[in-house]
Amino acid sequence: MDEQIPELATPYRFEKSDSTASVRERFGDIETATMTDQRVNVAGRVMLLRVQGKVAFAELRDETGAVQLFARPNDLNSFERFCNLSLGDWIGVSGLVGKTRRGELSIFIDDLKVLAIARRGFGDKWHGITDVDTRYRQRYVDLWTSPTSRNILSTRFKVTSLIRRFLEDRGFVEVETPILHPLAGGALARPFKTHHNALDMDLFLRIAPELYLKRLIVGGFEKVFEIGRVFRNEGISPRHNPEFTMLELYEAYADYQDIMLLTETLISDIVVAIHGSTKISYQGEQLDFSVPWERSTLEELASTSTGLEISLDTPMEVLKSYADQFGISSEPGWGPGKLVLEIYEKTTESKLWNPTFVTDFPTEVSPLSRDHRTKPSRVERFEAIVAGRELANAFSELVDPDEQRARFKHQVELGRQGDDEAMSMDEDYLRALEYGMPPTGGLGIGIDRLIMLLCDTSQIREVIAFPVMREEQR
RNA sequence: GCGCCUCUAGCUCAACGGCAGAGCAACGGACUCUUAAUCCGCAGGUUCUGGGUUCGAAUCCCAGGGGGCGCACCA
Repeated sequence: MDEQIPELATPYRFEKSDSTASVRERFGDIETATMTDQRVNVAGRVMLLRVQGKVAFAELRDETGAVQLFARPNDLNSFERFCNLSLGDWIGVSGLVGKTRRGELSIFIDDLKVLAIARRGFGDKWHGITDVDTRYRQRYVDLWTSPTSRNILSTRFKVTSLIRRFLEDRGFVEVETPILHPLAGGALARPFKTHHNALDMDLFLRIAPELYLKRLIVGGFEKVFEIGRVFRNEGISPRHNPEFTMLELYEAYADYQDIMLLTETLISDIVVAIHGSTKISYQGEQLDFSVPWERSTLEELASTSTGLEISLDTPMEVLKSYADQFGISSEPGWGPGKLVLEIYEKTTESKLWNPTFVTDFPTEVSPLSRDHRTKPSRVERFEAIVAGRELANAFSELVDPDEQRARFKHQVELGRQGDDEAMSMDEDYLRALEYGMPPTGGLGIGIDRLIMLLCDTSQIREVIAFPVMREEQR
């Protein structure tokens, strides 16, 4: 079936019996300088080749690892071809497993099929490619030449799978909501704009799935989540890619305290699944994800950190003078809530190392969160801060359409004053709330940031297979 | 968007005002148990681009482009 008659033709399929890892697992223990009678078929890329006259060695690498191939002209008719392989060629081989005199587990091959040739070289076999630009543009090479790149991405893909399993085990349903939005709502950010020709209508790439997920709650789905790409038209930096992945989930009948429990359990479970412990090292320091995480209000944390009394009840003039003191240039529309938030972000957030729930944000800066049940001017909202950065944002959802309308109005006013990240009035969302939304807790987690923590990298582009790059100059 | 750094062979890097080089890869050859195999040979360049200074520029200066880092914005 898969005979190779024409010289340049390569087969359409190859029947693998083993991965390199399963060869290692099955035969790793055999004695040095012995042969088994066990035949294996493996496939992958030739990453090293050592031809030594009448005997040749190659390192065959696949998704799971690598194994040595051993070839001799007596055993292998196409020995000549084997010796002429290029680094990077894809081959499928068959042979008996044994160990060489030096104790290296090897496949003593008697059949070779060239599955694909590498017309381009793989770079320095020791250094691989280190040019960062080339690495990201040509990930397909980078994944073969830098093991950490492969590990990071494979961790990433594993984590999203773990999240799905965790949430599905708890009765959450994975849903999909629109990416093309007539209004870019659900977060404070500048959107990408696009256009639908047939409808002659401007659309925005979503900056958050939030408002549609909550419409699903109104529609009767009680526990929903979406892991999806969101798009924000902002600068690119080591921590920002214009498209990134968010997990958002909404649970009817839950409040932000319930969501806090869910969040710390979810994250610490993932940390344990990946690292085998709740304690991991990040950028040279230890992070401890063991539950329960610290819980403190934003005002308490800001006050402790600055040694000043920072609260919504602090007189405006005093807050403004503190802001000045910390180099924050306050703007006309800012009330006490915005000032307190800015002071907290400037002075406190980056100092919070171990996972901390920062709670009870000012209503003024939380247009979609429900008023705190006992504290006026505050909402039932928390952010989870890890290693000085926001990992999660969550709240008891605002379900009152009148209050939501008032919050949107305030946003529209901010927009009029020049805040180009302010939200718009979303009449359809308000209509949904008017039909009645049950008490609901919601959560958003930046998946890329989570992977950065798990993989001990400070570069968001390391955790994205194909980060946004400027157009390549040719 | 602003500041600083950087760009040399396919890859990793030298040369830092005086003839552009090495290792790996490629190509030709030797080699029957290697481990980044080794050895011999051969080839490889608009030194990111364009100006300028200089007897002479990869090197110094200016402008542009790519990339990195920091700041700002944000998740």
